[in-house]
Amino acid sequence: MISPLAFYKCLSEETRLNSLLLIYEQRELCVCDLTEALGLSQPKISRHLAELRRCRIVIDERRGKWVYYKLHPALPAWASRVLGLTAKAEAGSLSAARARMKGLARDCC
Amino acid sequence: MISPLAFYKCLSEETRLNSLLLIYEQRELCVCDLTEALGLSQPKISRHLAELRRCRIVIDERRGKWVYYKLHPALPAWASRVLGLTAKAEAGSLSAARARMKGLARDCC
DNA sequence: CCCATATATATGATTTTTCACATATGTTTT
DNA sequence: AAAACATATGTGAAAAATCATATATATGGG
Repeated sequence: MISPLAFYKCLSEETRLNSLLLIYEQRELCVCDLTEALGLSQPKISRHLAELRRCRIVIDERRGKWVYYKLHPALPAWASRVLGLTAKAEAGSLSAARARMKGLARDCC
Repeated sequence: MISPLAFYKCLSEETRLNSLLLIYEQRELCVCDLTEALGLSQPKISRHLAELRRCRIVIDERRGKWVYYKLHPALPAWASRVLGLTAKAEAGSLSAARARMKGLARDCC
């Protein structure tokens, strides 16, 4: 079970925070979705997702070529609520990222 | 107005997180309350409170010898709710600190 | 079916940046 | 002068960025 301190350490980095909020909003996303949406390099996204995995905030699941990330099923309720509040507070700032995702081709990348 | 990222950076350090949760619970505390409660040096507490001040999460108010800290009156609602959720999740871990404060002499330090 | 190649993702290794700490010293109030 | 608090400085360690490379899966040609 993740501690508040460890949870906030994960949220205290821009790439991780934005990735996590997008995953929260969209239920699940693959790495290439996030690189497109945030305009960042693949290794950078991948590294930060690994950190979120290590802290058991997200889980990954390979389906074909792609690896999908979603919130960890055992994420404590308080943590989910924090994400919900934050997503609402950030709704505006993430709209550009969401828009870039809408434009993705059918087959992801 | 503080951004979620800046807010979580402040919460991502143990001394700041614990200080802030105690201030949230007790409405207001002076520096010596916190050094007693958390068992940390005065400069260490003071430095982290300065950071919380800089981010407009708390305000300070001098009353005689003591400087009291409380939540910033303009702290966004989402941030207050995050603190509330966290205080509840951490209720157990902070009981020792609370106990040390109960034992304080009348005149604070 | 097998091999070569392309795509998606992960990770090693290195450099750079950030951040917290301790000690010492400065400031304000009584 | 003493008490309560703030800050400056140097230092060390953790964390992030980056490039290169490794792995896993899919697919097309023979």
